[in-house]
Amino acid sequence: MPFFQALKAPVLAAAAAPTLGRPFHQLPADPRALCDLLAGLTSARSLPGGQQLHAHALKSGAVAVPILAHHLITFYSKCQLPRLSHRLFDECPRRATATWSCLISSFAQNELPHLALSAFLGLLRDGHRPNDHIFPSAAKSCAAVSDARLGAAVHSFAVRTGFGSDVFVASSLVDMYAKCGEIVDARRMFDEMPERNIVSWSGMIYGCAQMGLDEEALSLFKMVLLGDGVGIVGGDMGGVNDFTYSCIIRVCSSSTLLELGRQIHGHCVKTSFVSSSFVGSSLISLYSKCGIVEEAYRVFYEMPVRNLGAWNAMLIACAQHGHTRDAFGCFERMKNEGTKPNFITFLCMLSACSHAGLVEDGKRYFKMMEEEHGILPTTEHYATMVDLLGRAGRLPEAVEFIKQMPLEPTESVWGALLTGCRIHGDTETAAFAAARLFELGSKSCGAHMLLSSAYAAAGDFEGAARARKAMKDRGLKKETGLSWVEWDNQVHTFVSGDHHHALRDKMYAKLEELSEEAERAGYVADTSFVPRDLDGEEKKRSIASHSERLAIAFALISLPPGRPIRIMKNLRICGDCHTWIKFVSRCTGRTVIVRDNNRFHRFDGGTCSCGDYW
DNA sequence: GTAGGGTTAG
Repeated sequence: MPFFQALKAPVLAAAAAPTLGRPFHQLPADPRALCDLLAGLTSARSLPGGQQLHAHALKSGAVAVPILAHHLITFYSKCQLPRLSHRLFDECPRRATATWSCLISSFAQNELPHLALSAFLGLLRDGHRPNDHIFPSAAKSCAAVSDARLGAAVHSFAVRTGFGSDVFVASSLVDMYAKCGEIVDARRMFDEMPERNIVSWSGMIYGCAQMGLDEEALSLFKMVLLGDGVGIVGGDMGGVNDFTYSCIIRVCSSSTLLELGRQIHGHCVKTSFVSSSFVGSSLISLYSKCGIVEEAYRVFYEMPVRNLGAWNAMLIACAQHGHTRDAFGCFERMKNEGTKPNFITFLCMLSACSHAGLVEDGKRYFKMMEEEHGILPTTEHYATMVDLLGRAGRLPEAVEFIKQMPLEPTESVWGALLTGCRIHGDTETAAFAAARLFELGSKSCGAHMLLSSAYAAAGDFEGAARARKAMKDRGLKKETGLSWVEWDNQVHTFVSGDHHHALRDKMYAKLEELSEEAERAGYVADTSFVPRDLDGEEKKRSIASHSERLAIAFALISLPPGRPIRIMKNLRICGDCHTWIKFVSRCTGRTVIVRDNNRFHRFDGGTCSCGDYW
C-alpha cells in the first residue's frame, strides 16, 4: 500500500457520513455482531449510523453488555461528542477498568483535560489501577494544562506500578515534559527509554523545536533519518513518518531556513508523505513564513485532504500577507466543505481584518464566533480586536471595548492598545495603557519602547527620553533591531550601522548609490521616526543605515539579478525605511519582501502590498 | 483489540 493511503483519514463531516443503509429491524441482536458493525461506523465517523445502532441496542437491552457500552463510549468520543460518552458511562451498571479507560480517553481526546484528570482520580477512588492505556491519557491531559508537577506525579506513579518503561507510557511522558517546557526532563526520560518508536522520536524533536533548540532538533532528525538512533522499533523509513517530517519542517519555518525546508519538502515528495495533511500544513506555514506565499497556495491546492490545521495555516498565510479577500473566501469554502472553524480560525480572521483596517468585518467575525459557532472569545481574541480598533485610529472605542470585556485584560490586550497609540501618536492613552501594563508587572522592554515611540510620534522628545530612561532605570535593555537574509546556505545578519560584514565597503557604496537614485526619484528622508532628539543631519545618518537597508544593499550585490529579495526583521519596519524601500523597488525593478514582527510587506514597482497600512 | 502517545497561530 502506498504510504499516503496508510496515513490517517480526516474526520468526516457528520452530515456527509454514511448511514447503516438498512432498516432498523434487520440489525443483529447479538451484541458481538453489533460491536463489529459499530467498529466500522466508528472508523467512518458515521454519526447517524451509530446513533441508529445505539437506539437499537437500547431497545434490545444489548447496551447493558459491557463490551458494547465501551464501543459506544469510544464511538461518541471519536465523533467528538464527549458528553454523550459521559452519559453512557453514567448509565453503565458495572464499571470495569476498560469502562473508565474509554471515558478518560474520550475526555483527553476532546480537549477536556480537567475532566480527564478528575475521571483519572475517580478511577483510583473506585479501586482500579491505571494501565498502559490509561497513563498516556493522563500524561496528555497534564500536558494540556501544562502542569509539569502533576505530570511528574503521574510519571512516578507509572514507575511504581511498573509502566515506566512501557513505550507508549514513556513516549507520552516525553511529550508531556516537552510541552510543559521541561526540556531537560524530557530529554532525560527519552535517553533512559529502553526502546523508542516513531512517536518518542517525534515528540522529542517537536519538544526541541518548541523550545527553539533548532540544532538539537536537526541533529535528532538526522540521527533518526539515518537510522543511527539506537532502539528504534516498529518503524519503517528509518523511523520517520509524516509527523516527524512535519516537526522538522516546523523547525525550518521558525528559523526561516528556506533552503533546508525545500530539501525536506523534496524528501516528502519522494516518500509520498507530502500527501499528509500534517506535512502539508507545516509546508504552508514554512513557505508563508519565508515570504513565498505563492508556494504556500500551491501546497494548499495540491493537498488531497485538508484538515482544520491546513485551513488555518492557509488563513494565517493570507492574513500575514495581507490577502484579506482570499482569507474571507477561504473561510467560506472551509465551512462549505464541512470543516468547523475553531478559536484559531477566528484569530486568523480577526488578524486578517486588522491588517487591512476592516473594522466592520472584524466586528462581524467577532460576533459570529460566539453566536454562530458557540466559541467563547479568549483574551487573545480581545487583544486582536483592540489591535484592529487601535490601528484604525479608533482609540476611544478600543478603550471602551476593553472596559466591557468580561475577562481580565492581559498584557497582550494593553500591549495592543499601546501599539495603536504609537501609530497615532496618542500620548495620553499610551501613558494609560503603559501604566496598566506596569501594574501587571510587565518586565518586557516592549512596553517602554512603545510608549517612547508614541511620544516621539507626537513630537514630544522629552517624553520619549523619559520613557527610555525609565526602562534603563529598571535594568531593561532595548531589543536590538536585526535584519537578516538567507543566501548561499547562510544567514547574514545586520544591525543598524553595522560594519562587521566582509562586504561592508561594497555594501555602503551600494547604499549610497541607492539613496542617490531614490532621492532623484523624489525620496525625501522623514526623520520624525527617530525617537532621539538629535540634529537633522545626525538623524538622517542614523536612519540611512537601518539594518533593513544594509540587508537590502547586501542582497543587491550578492543575489543573482532579478531574484526577489527576502528580508526578515525582528522589529516593526520604520516609516521612513518603508518609503525608501518603495523607491528602491521602483528604481531597481526588484521585488523586495520584508517580514517585520507583525506581517509581510511586498514591495513591487514603487508600492507595497500593505497599502501603507501597517 | 474496546481503551493509548503526534499537527495547524503569534
